Amino acid sequence: MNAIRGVRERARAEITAAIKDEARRQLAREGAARLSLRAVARELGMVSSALYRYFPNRDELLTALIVDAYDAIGATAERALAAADRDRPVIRWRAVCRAVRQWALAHPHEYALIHGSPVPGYSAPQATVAPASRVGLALIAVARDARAAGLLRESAATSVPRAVAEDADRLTARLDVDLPAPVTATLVAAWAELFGLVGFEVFGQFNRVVEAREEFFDHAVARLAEAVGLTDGDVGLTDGDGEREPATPPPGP
Amino acid sequence: MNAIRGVRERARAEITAAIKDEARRQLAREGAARLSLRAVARELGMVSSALYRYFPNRDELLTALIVDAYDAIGATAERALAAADRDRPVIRWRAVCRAVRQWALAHPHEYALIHGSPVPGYSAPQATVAPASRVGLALIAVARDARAAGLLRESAATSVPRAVAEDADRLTARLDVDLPAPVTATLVAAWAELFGLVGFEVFGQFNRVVEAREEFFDHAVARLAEAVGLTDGDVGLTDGDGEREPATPPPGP
DNA sequence: GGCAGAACAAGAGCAGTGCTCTCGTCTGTG
DNA sequence: CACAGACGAGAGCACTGCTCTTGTTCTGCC
Repeated sequence: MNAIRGVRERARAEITAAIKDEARRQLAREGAARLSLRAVARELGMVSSALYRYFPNRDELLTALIVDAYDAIGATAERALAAADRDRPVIRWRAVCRAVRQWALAHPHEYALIHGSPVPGYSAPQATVAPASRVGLALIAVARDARAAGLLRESAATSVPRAVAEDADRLTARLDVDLPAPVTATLVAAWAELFGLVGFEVFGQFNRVVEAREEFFDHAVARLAEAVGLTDGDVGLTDGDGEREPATPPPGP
Repeated sequence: MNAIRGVRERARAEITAAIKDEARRQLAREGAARLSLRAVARELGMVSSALYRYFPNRDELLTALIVDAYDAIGATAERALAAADRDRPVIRWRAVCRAVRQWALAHPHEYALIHGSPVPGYSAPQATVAPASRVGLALIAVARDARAAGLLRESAATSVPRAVAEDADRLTARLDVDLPAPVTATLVAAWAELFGLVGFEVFGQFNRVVEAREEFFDHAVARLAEAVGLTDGDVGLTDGDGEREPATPPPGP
């Protein structure tokens, strides 16, 4: 409980972080399947068995990386949410979606870890569910704020099957937001669809099909915003570029 | 070239098939990461090295399974396409999407193989691209036939960025179909989004969020059809159930 | 302040993996 | 009939995740 007590704990925290860092580096280089405890230990100058003092097994290390990845992509989305103009929901929506895409393209292996096939026989432990929902919550926040500002057109998806509406209402109740069930349902669908778009691009399914990736993504995402019912005050101009940002500067030759 | 020549070849084909079958069985049981050449060989009563006469390495075996999986899901989609009423594009669209979802739910590990994280360091070989596009082609066929029958409303996505339109036109030219660029672009997006929906359900991302999976999926898919511009002659009734099919009978207690 | 006990690193070892190489055997074909 | 190629078996290599044992270092409590 005293100050000295922190010595070992701090050493432990530092070593744990070092292990995760090195693991993340190997993950980025080789992918999850090739991540080797022994290689991590070797690179850190320790013996493989010592590593088990910090992580009970390989899956646990992977879980830690998964949580970190969820948090990273979630934080990116939240940052984009906070930075974008609150009064222009469509642009805000696009900003969040773009952030997700950018992060995924920059960290394909970590993205694969969280939105690819689940690893071996392992089911995502409880610790991952909260970080996993951050992107979804950011998207919901866009709709919530839009509605509060009267910028949510609710005409779009008028009716929705009863069972779907119940799920939607249960979700909004749990999150304590006030959204009509059709909007919520469309939002959840758009959430999944967003990751469909991103996943196809990251995993190369768009090769030889879509070349103008950025424009295509923006266009698709604008369509999703429209389906959800987001409006930027004036109607119609959902596809133009409000805040042009360099997005991906072309790499120098 | 004579009949006798087939003896060895047939034995080879049979053994190859047996290997793939057993591998598929292990895949379904344990997932791709746990698929072991030695275990396959063991189960088949041969020694591991003998297996290398049929597949040069593990990745090659996986590739074979990937191609098979693409073909299986593609064939399912095509079967649904052929079975559904040609004059009701929305229902046809839904039939194809449902087929994809059903197959994915029935073969989660194989689905993960083709639409999850790409395995180790390996990039999908050329042999996979044709089978991989079969579902997409089925979706395009729905739109193509709908347009031919005058059941494609082209008003929806009117304008599309130039670069996106160029990609779209290049694609339609390559496939030799006649579709307006905005429709093609929306179609490609819907293709990716469909797999976003399916993937989220298969990989458990909808846990504790969406309970009425089937209804939710149908609803989302109807929205996609609408975005593409498909119509069933009469307008509006895109969400009702035309051909009710038992889909997934509830499991007994 | 000293000491029991926990935390830790190191090493050996086990069972498993993908893959290679060698060595007999069988077989279809010139 | 003879021979080249296909084939199966086995040993072996380098690697993996993980466990257990041994010796050392640190830490909180009496």
